[in-house]
Amino acid sequence: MKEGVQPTITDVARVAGVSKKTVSWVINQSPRLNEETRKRVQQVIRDLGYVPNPQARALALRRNFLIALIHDNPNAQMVLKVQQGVLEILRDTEFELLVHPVNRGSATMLEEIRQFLERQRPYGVLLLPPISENDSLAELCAAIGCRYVRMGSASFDNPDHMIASNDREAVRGAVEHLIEAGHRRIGMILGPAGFRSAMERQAGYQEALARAGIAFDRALTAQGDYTFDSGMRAAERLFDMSPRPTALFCSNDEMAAGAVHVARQRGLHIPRDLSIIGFDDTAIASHLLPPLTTVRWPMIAMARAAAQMLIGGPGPGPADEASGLSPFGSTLIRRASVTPPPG
Amino acid sequence: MKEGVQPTITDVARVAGVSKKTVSWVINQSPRLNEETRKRVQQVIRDLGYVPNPQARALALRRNFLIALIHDNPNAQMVLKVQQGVLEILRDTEFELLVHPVNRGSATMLEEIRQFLERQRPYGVLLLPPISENDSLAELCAAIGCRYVRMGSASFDNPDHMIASNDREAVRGAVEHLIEAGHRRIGMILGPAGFRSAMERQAGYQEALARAGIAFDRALTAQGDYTFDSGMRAAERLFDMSPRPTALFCSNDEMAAGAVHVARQRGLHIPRDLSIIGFDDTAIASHLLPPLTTVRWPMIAMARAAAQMLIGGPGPGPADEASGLSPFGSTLIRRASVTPPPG
DNA sequence: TTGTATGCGTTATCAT
DNA sequence: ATGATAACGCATACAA
Repeated sequence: MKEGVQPTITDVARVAGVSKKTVSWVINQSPRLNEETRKRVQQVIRDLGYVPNPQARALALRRNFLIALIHDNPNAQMVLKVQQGVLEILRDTEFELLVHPVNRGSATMLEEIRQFLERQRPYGVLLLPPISENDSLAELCAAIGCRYVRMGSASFDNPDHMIASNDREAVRGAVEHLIEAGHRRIGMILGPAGFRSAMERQAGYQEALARAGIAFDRALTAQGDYTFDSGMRAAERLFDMSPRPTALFCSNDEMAAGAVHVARQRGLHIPRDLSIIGFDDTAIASHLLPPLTTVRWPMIAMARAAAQMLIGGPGPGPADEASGLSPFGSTLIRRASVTPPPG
Repeated sequence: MKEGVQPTITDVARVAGVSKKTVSWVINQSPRLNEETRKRVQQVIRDLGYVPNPQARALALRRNFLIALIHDNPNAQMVLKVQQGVLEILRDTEFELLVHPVNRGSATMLEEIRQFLERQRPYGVLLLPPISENDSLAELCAAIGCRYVRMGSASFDNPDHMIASNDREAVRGAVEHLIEAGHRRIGMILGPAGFRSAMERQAGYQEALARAGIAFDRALTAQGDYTFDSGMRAAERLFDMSPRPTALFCSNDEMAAGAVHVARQRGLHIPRDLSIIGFDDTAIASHLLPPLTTVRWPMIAMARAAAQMLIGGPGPGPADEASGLSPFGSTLIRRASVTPPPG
């Protein structure tokens, strides 16, 4: 036995008095094995402190035990929460997390991702919005034979490739909450054009209005790009209207915070003069004054489910309940930024 | 030539009419090679679209081309900015980023990290605070023969293993700014016990007081743990004092935001009744009302430098100027949360 | 059920 | 300077 060196499968086999293949089977949980042999081998593995070499496995299997997170610089909070959720699942497994950001907009993005996939051959990839909405990307993964799961704000792929929330329904609920409070003149700060999440959230807003028999007025909407500053600019346009909207639904908390900021600058009291609802329930929502009513979607749970799908055998895990969970439900978190309209 | 399959080094060698080792040399930029041969091989590599297989390289070299980020759930903003900086350097190289969070406090943490390092054999690891302050961890890396760089708020290792800011000096400057504005009764919300960053920042605070001949009063300090809520609790204790401090230095922006929150709840006007300075210059600082004066430290630049050290050849890069950059300098960002004391 | 030979794609060793 | 051959550690096909 060599000292100070990692024991290999050969060492285990020699000590246990079996062949390498037998050891390999024990490791990979092959069912057809003599129980006594398995126990002896496992004991030797423990004694030697043997741990399989991932590099060698990767070479032989032509597939790495890495889960790649491909994203395009969306919300920082989101990237981190997704990482957290994925890592919770990956902990105590043989998998590791590879983070690979890309540039949406770059003309060579798809080619770069192809190279990445072909070189690293990750076990699976998790696609985050908004880049997860790119069908060509999904097709690329499929063509290469790389397991993939797309996260999104609506379902736009087969259930075994999709972890989705239901933003439309969630926003509809939020705006209905505003309507129930008595608001009729409800503005909305939209998300960036081309984002599926932005479209879904707008659709939910319009659905709620339609159901209440309130005409949709384009002038009551202003577009932002999910940033604080864009929220400020959009709010300024909306606050300049007369009459002003009595309530505002913002497509995310960040923009809602921008709107709150502008409101304070203008001496508008929230919620007395203006009710506001956000989306995401990030830390900022509860830290605002007044605390922001917002839509919470299960980011971490969705990331966990995605990771589970990725590592859980071929296809959706064996009788995995998670497969039936799509889409994940969101909750309206009622805090202090909504009251009946003035007057 | 097989179709639809990645060409291997063997294909290149065969087509170019040389041996595999020659191709390998071309790839690894060995100096001793016939110029004509090199060109021909490179042409073949281009023609075939050959790209070296990282798994095979990892096996042969017994070292992966992965940079591992080991952290212990500190500030979310920080983790993300560090990732951003590292990835900027790794982009267009053969390296990839592995994210590996750990649990400080877990008794088996060191053993788990050892296993991770021995299994994955990353090319290098980047240790983030506060876990980077753990000397046993650094020794472990050294013992295993794994390249490592520690990020920290002060220099506590050799320059070729350390990327440091100078929190003490930065905080001293910030508190001196308060003193110059006329404040004498300056409170501080401390960071969590045992954190080097917390110690350094407190030391900077005390240095500034000492230089100005102001006696350090323990009662003017309250401890937090870098979270918003802890900032609120600490601020409440401090605001209950009488006389109240006229200024407050907070060990990070998050806690400063908590303090601002409490001040607003109590009807204290900032900066008229109370001046506040934070630390980090995260997004929250500029979004507060009034915008928060705070200390900005070059998180991303430090991460970039760390990554450069990690991948830049053995030891500090060849005549790499970055090695002389330690510690990195911070800047006081003057916004609207500081004025002379009332009265 | 278990052992043997071979492949995976690269780098390293030793020749020439 | 270059070529043949042996690791590297594991998995797979096939034989026993």
